[in-house]
Amino acid sequence: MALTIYDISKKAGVSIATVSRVLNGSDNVRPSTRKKVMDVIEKYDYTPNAFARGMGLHSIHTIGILCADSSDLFLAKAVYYLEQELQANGYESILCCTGYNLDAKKNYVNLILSKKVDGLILVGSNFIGTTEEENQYIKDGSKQVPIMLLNASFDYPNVYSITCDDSSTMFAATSAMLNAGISDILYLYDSRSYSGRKKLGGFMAAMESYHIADFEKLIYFYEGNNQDLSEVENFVEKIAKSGKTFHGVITSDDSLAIGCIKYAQKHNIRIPDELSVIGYNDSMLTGCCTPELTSIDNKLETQTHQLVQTLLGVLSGNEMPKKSIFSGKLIERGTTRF
Amino acid sequence: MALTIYDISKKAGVSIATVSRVLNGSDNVRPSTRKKVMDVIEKYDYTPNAFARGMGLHSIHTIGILCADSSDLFLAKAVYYLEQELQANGYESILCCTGYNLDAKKNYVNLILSKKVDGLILVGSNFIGTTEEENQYIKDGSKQVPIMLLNASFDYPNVYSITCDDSSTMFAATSAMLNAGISDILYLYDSRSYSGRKKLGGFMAAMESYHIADFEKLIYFYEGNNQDLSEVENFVEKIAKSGKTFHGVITSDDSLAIGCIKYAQKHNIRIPDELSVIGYNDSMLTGCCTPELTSIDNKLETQTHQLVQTLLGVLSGNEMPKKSIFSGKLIERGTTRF
DNA sequence: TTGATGAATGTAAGCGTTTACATTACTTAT
DNA sequence: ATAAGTAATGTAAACGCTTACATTCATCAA
Repeated sequence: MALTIYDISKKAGVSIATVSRVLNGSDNVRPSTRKKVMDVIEKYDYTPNAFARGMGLHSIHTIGILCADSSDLFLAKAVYYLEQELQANGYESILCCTGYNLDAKKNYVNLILSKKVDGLILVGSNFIGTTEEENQYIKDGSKQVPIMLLNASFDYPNVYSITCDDSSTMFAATSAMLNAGISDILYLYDSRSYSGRKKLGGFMAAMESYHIADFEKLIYFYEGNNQDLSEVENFVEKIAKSGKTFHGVITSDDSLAIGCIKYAQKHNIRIPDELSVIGYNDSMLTGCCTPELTSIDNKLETQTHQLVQTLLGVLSGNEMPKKSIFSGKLIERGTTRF
Repeated sequence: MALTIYDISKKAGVSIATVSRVLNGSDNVRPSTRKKVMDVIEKYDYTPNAFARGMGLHSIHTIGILCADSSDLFLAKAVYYLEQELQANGYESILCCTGYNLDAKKNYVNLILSKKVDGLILVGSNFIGTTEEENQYIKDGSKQVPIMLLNASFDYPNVYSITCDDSSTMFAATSAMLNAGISDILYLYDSRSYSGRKKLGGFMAAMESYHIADFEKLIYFYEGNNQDLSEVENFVEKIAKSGKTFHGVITSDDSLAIGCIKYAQKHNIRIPDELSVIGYNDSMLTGCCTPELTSIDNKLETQTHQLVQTLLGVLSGNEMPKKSIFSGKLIERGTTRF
């Protein structure tokens, strides 16, 4: 059996209250006593039981992170930044990978709340604002703890949203391509998420403002695995074979853009002379191909930083902005020439 | 204040023991009673407090996962598989990203053990078997719970290792390249981990068995960020500029291989005619470049599956293999022609 | 009808902390 | 030297569960 606070108190010749005070850094304890206790703690390598601690404290400086798929390049990075930032601020985090199934997600919310976390961060929550079910568990959850949305937005008490202005960034990127004289643009997206909708909206708005006819016919939803680049390539191949022609491609994620580049290279379509490509997320994939991929940096690190700061503010009882919106930026590389 | 088991028992007109039994699926409760209680639980959306639960139970079906950097392509995938597999078996997991700092890691081990996890999984633990400090915290930890090592190996009671035979796989891959008549091979590695040493060992053994002279001069340790492909490219460029020539490259990770390919493309070195490249991990990066990257599949999914099964076996009190070793496989693609 | 038996349910102790409140030990001013 | 005031420490209740053990209830054989 592991040591308890009683064992320590006995060995140190003080009461458990004193040990607890030492443990929690209370200032009302004489330096000599503190040392005496610390020595025993270190000697026996004692660690307080977290459950008992949680019972007493009602909170234990822990934030729950819910993430659909931590193996996705973008989400993995988001999770990593979040964990680092939370740790740096003295918070622990517990991560659950929910997958994309809605029921599973709901269960996870309950599960993680039963751990009495101080807050909940949702990363890559696809259906926010789309389905009533998803909205519902956010509403329910927010009654217990503040909920932080990364890359998503939802208007509700105790729910805070951190986003990039995907819409205008995508508008700008599309406009840049249009300005370069390319108007037959294939738009490929892989997610109907909040940010996915924003991106698509920005694209459409740009196309409309340039009075491009029938551009909707070149908008495609890719439902496959975006980590399987051959599958993406085949998807593009099929589009091309169906008779659609395009001299530009804009995608909601770098992986899709890479798939297009693979398609182009296979058919000796020169990039960017014959085909311009813009990805999204500015991931490490941008550096994988030749020429390197033009992409959109949505300031993930800045976003995660702001998210944690906002959360900490809320937990300290401060009034914090309900929405923080950052500006994305087109990073021009070799797959475009604007 | 959230509802407690008392509230539920009162509303259902039973004792807390009965509510607890319903909650824990005990069979000694009349179906009608069970339903009565369940109805109340659902009506009020009651979730038992996990801390209190943990106190009573002394274990709560949770496994701790320690991972250096969850944004690394390989580690992220490992973590994802592990979480999925654990979930499928009714275990929850808590993940901590430790970074590569040794002190931090040690703290995390304590922290996670204080949560009274049933087991500990170490992913990407670089220094196992190298530094006495790292060994020590594994030894200490293993006294409390079984420790599972993914892609690493350490001989100690209550420590279980799941690995791929990186050494012989690398031996085979190197031999394949040598057989193809390429003997000036650049070996690039980015980690001094257990598996990193194995890989290097396999490479060296193959070079020696083919009596290649001075091959050590083409072995390089890359200390930079392996997610920054330009940095890798520059690293290779420097090697080339220093006068070293090579017609083959073998790396410990796909990202390094991609960096080499970028270097080659920049200098119009034809792949695979003038330069053959083999990566490691068979990640999604293999599909990013043209031609696609030949790589080594180290059966990550199989490994994680075996790891979880072994862990569950141990927790059930069964005798389980202390080491499980799988065979890697060279996946030939366009960057080699053997 | 009664007693024995076993199933269903209840009671209360215990898990390892935190912390309000009570007590004791020290200072300092007189 | 003593009283008042403050700092340090101790005592014990509370946190919300699980579960051993006690009790009650239902069933069935005699």
